[in-house]
Parts: sequence; structure tokens; C-alpha cells
Amino acid sequence: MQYWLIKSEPDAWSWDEQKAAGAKGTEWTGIRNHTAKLNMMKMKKGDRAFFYHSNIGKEIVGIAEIVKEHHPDPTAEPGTPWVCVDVKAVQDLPRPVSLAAIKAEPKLADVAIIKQSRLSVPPITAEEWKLLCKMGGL
DNA sequence: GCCAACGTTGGC
DNA sequence: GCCAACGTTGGC
Repeated sequence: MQYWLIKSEPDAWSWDEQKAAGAKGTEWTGIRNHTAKLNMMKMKKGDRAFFYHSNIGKEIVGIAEIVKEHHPDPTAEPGTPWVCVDVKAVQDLPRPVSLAAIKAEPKLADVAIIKQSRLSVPPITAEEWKLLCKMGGL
């Protein structure tokens, strides 16, 4: 089991929309960054991911699960290498974890989301996952 | 193959 | 709205 964080601008695709999509999930499309693509290709069915709202909110709002491993991104131009995975909403975080709270926690100083703020699909370690869940009220 | 210019992302 | 980080592009 591996852990990830997936970023979305709520204007484009919000946690509420993800939840409304239900248990069969939706394709996580539109990733156009090779590092993020490589991370998605490592995702396995059943892996968990934090759902993070960038720009608006700037907080982790929920937990999602990978329901289908990587396959070609239908929104990409033919002949390009981009892939997507399918994700579904699992549960809300009782207390959303803000970026400020992550930055204020010394144990999370090295978390990929801070070090590489522009990476849209960073990995999360098991320890970081546990701590972030705790901070989120789980 | 290097590097400057430029575009995009995301926090503030 | 601005700026820093960083990926990509294009000239040499």
C-alpha cells in the first residue's frame, strides 16, 4: 500500500464533485507533468491519496482511493504519453488540514508537497500519512 | 548539449 | 496581482 496526494483546484474539480461521482470514481485526467505521470504509473489499485484543494482553500479535505490503475489519458492528444488513473472519494477529513498547519508541523518539513509545491501528484510516506490523518481528526 | 527566454503553477 | 519555482522551448 502506498500513499499519495492529489491536487485539484476546486474551480476545476472539487472534493464535493468527487464525492458526488460516487463509488465507481472518475478519471483523474489532465496531468501534463512527467514526474506526476511517473507517480501515477506507480499507483496500485487500493492505494490511498489525500485530496488537496490548491489555490482556493489550500487544505487537505478528504481521502480518496485508486480504483483503476494507469491507462492513457483520454483528454490527451493522440501520440502523447500522458496517463490517468481512476479515483473515488472514500471519506471526508473531519478537520481539513491546511497548508499552514502542515508547514507549522516540524515533522512534516520534508513532505513532498512543501518541497515541491508545483508537483501535482506527490508521494506521501506512511508516517506522514498517519500524522496527517491524526491532524485531520481521524 | 548548454543556457536564456518564456509559460505555467501555486502561494502569498 | 505579484512573484518564486520550475518545466519547456528554441537559438546557438
